[in-house]
Amino acid sequence: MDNKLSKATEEKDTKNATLVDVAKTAGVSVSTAARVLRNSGYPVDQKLKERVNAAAKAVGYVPNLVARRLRGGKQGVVGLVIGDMLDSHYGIIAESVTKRAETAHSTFAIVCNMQRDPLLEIKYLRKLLEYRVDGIILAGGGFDQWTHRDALAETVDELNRAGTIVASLMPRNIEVPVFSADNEAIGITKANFIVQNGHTKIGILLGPARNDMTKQRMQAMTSHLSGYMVDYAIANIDSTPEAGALGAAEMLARNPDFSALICGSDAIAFGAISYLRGEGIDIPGRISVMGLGNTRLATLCTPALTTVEMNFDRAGSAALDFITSHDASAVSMPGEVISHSLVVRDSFARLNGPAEPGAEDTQHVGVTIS
Amino acid sequence: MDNKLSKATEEKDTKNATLVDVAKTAGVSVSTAARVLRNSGYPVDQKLKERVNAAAKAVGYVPNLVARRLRGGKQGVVGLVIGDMLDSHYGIIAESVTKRAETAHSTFAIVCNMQRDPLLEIKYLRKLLEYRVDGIILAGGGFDQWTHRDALAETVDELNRAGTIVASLMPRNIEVPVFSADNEAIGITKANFIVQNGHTKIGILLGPARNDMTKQRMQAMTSHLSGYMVDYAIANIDSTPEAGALGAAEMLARNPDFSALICGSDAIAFGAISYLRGEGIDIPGRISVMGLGNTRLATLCTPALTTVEMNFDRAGSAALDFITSHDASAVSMPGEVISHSLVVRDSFARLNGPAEPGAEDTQHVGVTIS
DNA sequence: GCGAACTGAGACAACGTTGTCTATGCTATT
DNA sequence: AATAGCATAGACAACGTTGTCTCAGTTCGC
Repeated sequence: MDNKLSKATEEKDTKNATLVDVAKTAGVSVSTAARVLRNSGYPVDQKLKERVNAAAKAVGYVPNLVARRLRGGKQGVVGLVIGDMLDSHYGIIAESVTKRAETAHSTFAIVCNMQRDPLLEIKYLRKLLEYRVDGIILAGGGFDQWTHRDALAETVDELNRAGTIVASLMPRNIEVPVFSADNEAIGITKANFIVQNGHTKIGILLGPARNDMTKQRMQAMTSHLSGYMVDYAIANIDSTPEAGALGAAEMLARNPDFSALICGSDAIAFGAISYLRGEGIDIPGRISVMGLGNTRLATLCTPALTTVEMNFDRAGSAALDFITSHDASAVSMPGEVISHSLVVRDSFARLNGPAEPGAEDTQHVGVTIS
Repeated sequence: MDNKLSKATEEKDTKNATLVDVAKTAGVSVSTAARVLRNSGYPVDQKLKERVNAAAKAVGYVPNLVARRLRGGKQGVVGLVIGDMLDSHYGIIAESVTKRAETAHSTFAIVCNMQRDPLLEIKYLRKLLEYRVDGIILAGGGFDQWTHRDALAETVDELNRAGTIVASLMPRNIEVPVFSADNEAIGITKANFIVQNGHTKIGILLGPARNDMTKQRMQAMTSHLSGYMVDYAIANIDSTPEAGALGAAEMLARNPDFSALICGSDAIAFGAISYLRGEGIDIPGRISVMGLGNTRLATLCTPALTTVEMNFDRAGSAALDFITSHDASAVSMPGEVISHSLVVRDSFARLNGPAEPGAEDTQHVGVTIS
């Protein structure tokens, strides 16, 4: 008895007040307190309402979302798992999705950084499952490893069985709705732009070959280019500015006469431009450079990068729509293709053509494709 | 009755199996099933153990951790609220803390992006409170507004009362343990470095004046500089590369003869260097530039930025230590001063001095101060 | 051979919230 | 004036899990 009492008072100090405390303080039943505080349509006497509100404030009541969740219902929280927080590619995804979630879906997005580790991605997913968030947006594509594919598939399956909606912003090797740009179309967009600007000898610096998206873009681009008289050399490197610089150096050493460098990410392009300018090479006068992603780096770069906007805000919004609109018993849905667009800036020039009069200086003049 | 039954079967389809289902299938009590599946030290007959495990697999049992959480205990999850996901200053904090949390504290950090909005910061804090995370690390300093200070203080108070430990990586206007570098010491470090390198005419581009940390650094630096014969001009601008470029332009127009530009962030420094180099100005030959934060931008910059490392990984680690070690009944604790260091790279030169033979090319040669 | 100690399984309450059911007091209608 | 109907508050079960309590069956020691 004594034990129980002391425990009770002890808890009063640390744990926060519950509905029971509020009800007791206000002198009403728990149900009434709940009805007032939940603000449901249920009619409650104005006087009691005030008493309950006052009591809630007095005892410092904070609703326990976990308990609420136990009974079911949406909580207005989605989890977002991104590949690498410092990679601007994922950074812009995190920024787009968190902003969209809050402004357009009155939802809170919590971001998990899987740190390029597929195993950690799964661990985070399990934690999110534990917390019973409404839904999860996967944005960790690019670091898939076959050793963890089954574990990931199983985890996503568990999530679905538990009623957590999962969507992905990138194609993965698992069954999940994908809201992503069409990577093959992007490859073709890039190829067309190269050809239209008269480049016939190009270097291609792509991200790691293990990345499915990279593969899709590359295959589409090269097969499209092969229809024209275009020579190209391809290298797969890490998607970082540092690797981009090294890659550009090697590319230059082996193929000294290419006039355009097509990069698999803005990060690679940034590093490449840094290196090339350091070597005194005029960009885009001597070599035109193109990135991918329209990240922060694209405008930080000098000259500003011509790149591809992948509209992650739209993709994120579509994924959020999917998550909030579908119930646990959602029919499996293939996802949605998000349109992309070419953002033309100063790093890419028409080969041997006359300088365009009044070249676009605007930063977001984009040609929407598909 | 009919209703209830149909509801039950309906739920069977979507919701996942519970312990009750497992127990029923295995023909044991719920307690026994729980004991087997929880793997607690409690002795259970081997035969029953196998039966329960088989049943769990058969019905596809996934533990509902929300229910588990309802009973209390630490969950191994901390929330991190950062100011702006796209600002490299906060990006490096998010990266440092999430990595530290996982590797050194076996804890998961979930990141919330307050999007420069103090009101949103509070909303996120409330969501984290409702989710009952173990602790929260505030890293949204820099966007404080007096209109929301009381609301923030009240929210933090509620958090504490609910047993959620709160720590901050930046000084705020509220009562909370702070794990941060000593901003006055940083100001002095910068001032000393300027003087030691013989610069006597400098420009200073700082972030917004509303930021307390900025103010502290500025006051310490200028009061220290005033002990020497140093002329300086100060401007407060946004902490972005774009503002840095504009700021540098204006600074150059008004004080054409300064030899060093001290910036309040790497972002400002990056933008300033971009602009100055675009104007054909040699960095650091004509103007030396210094940043703050040692973010990704510092090494992306050409030339690489001399900057101040603020050791957010150590600060984050200390904050995580604080959160995990203290219980809800934690004594209020002042926090901890995290040491900073100067990272010398190529963007800052000795004025009128001979070119140092074999200037440091290494990226992380730092002089630890304090 | 009988009681004590022990082993292992089931019953049950509790976590905090919410929806449903019931009970009560009041108004309105015939 | 009496009852039907309505408005509103309280009681209670349920969500799924876990710790504690109880109890039955067994073994061991004296």
